[in-house]
Amino acid sequence: METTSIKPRVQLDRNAWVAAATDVLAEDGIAGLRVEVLAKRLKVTKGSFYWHFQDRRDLLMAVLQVWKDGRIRDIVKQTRAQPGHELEQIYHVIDVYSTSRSRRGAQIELAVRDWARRDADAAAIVAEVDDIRLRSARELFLACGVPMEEASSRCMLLYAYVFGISLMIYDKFDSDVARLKRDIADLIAHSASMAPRQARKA
Amino acid sequence: METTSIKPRVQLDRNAWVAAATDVLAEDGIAGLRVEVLAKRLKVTKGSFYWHFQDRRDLLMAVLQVWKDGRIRDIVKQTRAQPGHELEQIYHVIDVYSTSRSRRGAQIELAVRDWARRDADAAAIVAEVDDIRLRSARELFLACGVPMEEASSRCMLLYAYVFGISLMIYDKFDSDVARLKRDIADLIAHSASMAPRQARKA
DNA sequence: TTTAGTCAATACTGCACCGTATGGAAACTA
DNA sequence: TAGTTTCCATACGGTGCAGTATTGACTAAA
Repeated sequence: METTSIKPRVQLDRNAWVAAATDVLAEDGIAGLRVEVLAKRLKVTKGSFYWHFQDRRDLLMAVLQVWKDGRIRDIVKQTRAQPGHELEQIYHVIDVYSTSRSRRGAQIELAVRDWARRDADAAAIVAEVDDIRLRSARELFLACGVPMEEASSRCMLLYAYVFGISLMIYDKFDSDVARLKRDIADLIAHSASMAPRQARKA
Repeated sequence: METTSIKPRVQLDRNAWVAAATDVLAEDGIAGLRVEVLAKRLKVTKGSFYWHFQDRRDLLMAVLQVWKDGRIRDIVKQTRAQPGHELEQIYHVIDVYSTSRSRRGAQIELAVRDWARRDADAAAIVAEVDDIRLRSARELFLACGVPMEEASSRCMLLYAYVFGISLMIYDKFDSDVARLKRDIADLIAHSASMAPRQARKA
């Protein structure tokens, strides 16, 4: 087995570019996502890029699409609960999306949302994802016996919180962040309208 | 009084540049804040800019400083309550910062926070502002009779919510956004530990 | 072995932007 | 009114990046 210096001839495809682009998006935001930068990272020149993509926007739309598909898959995975365990699942969702768990995921989320503030296509994708997310989470609350309007409020609060918390810098504020987050999860998830058998998570 | 075409010779100063820069920041984010773009907007050339500022970073730091001062002034204004009216004030804070009220303010807030994700100086400013904000809001909860730890949780939830909600696109989710936001404010502000005389806002 | 198809390198044009150098006009000052 | 200061215009060199055109290398099929 020859070790080094033999060119493996690893052909790049669209997916490889999109994956690398998502990395750059997470780190530097949409403004830092330039094709020459990307090419350098993949150790090719942009001659390759323009073989796979029409132009920069073509890549960006592909990134959006892949992000959207991934998010939707993740939503159905995270909000599918065993009957009777919906409240646990709500706590799980809060925990999973609550930043530190998946720093990279949160970074991408923020980058896409910042992008969506100035780009109609990105905004449309975010709107889709938000709608699916909110409805899925609401189903969990409804399954817990929470009435419709309260379920809407709580799941909106849930997602606004998880996104918002990843925007804040609160190191100096409270020493026991773990307790803080636990208590906040209770505020979001724990409803007075809830069926009594479904008390707080252990 | 001669009307047009007499050059008023309006001298620009640092403040004028910083103000215009803040506008651009709100609209296009930190990446769009270029000195030549700014100069065009002010109808001068960058020869002027480099008279008032060392370089681009000099401007950016000035923008940060002005933003920070403004935020701190706003915080003391919004969280100073008449004794006995602290709960009202909490609702007021939620309402004021809850996006649609001040679109421009929210845009700047998001732009600065996105900036802070990749710039240590911006992050330090945001950390300062967050700390002051959280402590001020906590004082309000404490004055309502909410115990310390719960007050911490609730004010953290409050700010995470107001920032997070401005990142979401939820048009399709609920038709009655006003009710939704009212209910969410209740979830954040309305505490079981609260003194009974301070019930929900009318 | 030729041929066609696939992917990347090279070499451009053109634009936007940063920062500098220098000159010039208006507004103070002596 | 001459000199000085303040503020801006012009012109320039340099970089980073989008996109195109062309060529080249490798691979697989005919």
